[in-house]
Amino acid sequence: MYSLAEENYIKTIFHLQQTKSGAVSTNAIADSMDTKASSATDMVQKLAEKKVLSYVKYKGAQLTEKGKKIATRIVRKHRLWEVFLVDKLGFHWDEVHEIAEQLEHIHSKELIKRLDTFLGSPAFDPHGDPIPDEHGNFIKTEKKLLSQLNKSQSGVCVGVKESSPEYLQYLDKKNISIGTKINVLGKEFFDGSMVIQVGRDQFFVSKKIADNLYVQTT
Amino acid sequence: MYSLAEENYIKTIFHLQQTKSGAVSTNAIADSMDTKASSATDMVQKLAEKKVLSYVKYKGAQLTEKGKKIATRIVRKHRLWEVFLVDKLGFHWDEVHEIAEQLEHIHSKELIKRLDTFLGSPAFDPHGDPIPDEHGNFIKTEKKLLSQLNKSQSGVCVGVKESSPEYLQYLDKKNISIGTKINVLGKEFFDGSMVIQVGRDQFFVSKKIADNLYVQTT
DNA sequence: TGTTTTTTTTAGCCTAGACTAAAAATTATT
DNA sequence: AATAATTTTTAGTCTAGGCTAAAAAAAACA
Repeated sequence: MYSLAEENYIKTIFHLQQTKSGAVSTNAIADSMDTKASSATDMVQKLAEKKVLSYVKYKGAQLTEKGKKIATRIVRKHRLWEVFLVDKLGFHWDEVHEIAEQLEHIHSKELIKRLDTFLGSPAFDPHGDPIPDEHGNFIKTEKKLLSQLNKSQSGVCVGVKESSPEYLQYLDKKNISIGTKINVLGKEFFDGSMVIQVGRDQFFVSKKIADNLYVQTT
Repeated sequence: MYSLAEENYIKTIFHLQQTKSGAVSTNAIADSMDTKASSATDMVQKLAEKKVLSYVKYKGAQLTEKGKKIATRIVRKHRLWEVFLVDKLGFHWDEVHEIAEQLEHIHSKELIKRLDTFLGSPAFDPHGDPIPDEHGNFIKTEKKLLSQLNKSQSGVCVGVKESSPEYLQYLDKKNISIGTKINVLGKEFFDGSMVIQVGRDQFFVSKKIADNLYVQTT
């Protein structure tokens, strides 16, 4: 059994090594956990002893298979709880992250099994992220960032990269959610901004907006 | 916001002062929490500073109004989650206590509000214990212990005092659950044992069994 | 009432995790 | 290649919550 702190480190390292390849630095860990590098070093050393990750001084950490398994189990719980909060309790997709951060640490294999069944074994969470199955297998989706599309291409929103309330609320205001079709009407190469069409509305989006929305092109 | 340890102490003290009147001793707290009296003393002193309880050296602790409010909020959460686990996830009533012990510490007012609505604002948990409303008000039921009944009296099972899996499984085997009618056919005054009727079955129960079952007499 | 037993508290120590400041290693820059 | 800048680790502290053993108070008993 792993402590709350340990689980949070494992999860963070897992997410960091999804985006960047190679070992993740103690500084990167500390940054994304709002703590100090020295604390991250301590914990990484402890987790290395427990064979959850491999660690080379000054070179960073990398989860072992064991570590990845632990991480995906936490991710699975997090995302299943998010589905519960949205589908069953009627929360909005921008409200569920913090609560799921707490719920993901509840320890009970049976609970998750039953929750999964209760929810109809969903494959994606409310933000479009895939939910690992009980063996830790993800469905990998072919998704691009909206910013990677060009003029007169189109795609369907399948998820968000950034899931801060501010960003999700912006998307809501523009009536963009999972499944929404988006047409790129124009793209400015100077700053990466775009003019897009959503339903009957046409509007301008900055590169920052377009950089955080995943779309599936057909 | 209170830590996990603090919440557990508050809850325990609350339950202890439900049964015994007056201040609860640090030893009693330590016993029912599987810890040492010295640890209980430390925590009680800390909670006294936070005005959660009043504490007189060598005399024991008593929750303040503030403390009781915190406690009933935790009890409310515990019992609502138990209803969720049984009614929605199909757990058996003897399996839910440990999981609810974890879930009761999730912090989110909105979550509990929505969970309550989702469950249809239940008044009792699966063990027959009343669920406090959002203001901390309990429905008080007129319940007796089965052991307090006499020969040829009868009652309806409304809850259990002890909720260990062993005890609950015993009740299951005998087909006793919330709502089951029980007739006392005989009572032995020497050892408090009884012969009772449940449905078409008649059998012997020890005092220990009868001491842990709440019944409502009509 | 004085003495013994039991209960409760205090004092001092331990571990997990966090922090600061200093030291060491690595990377970047002339 | 030598030095400067940055990153990372180490050493030493701190707090929350535990613990043990000893001291102190309360309760029980003679």
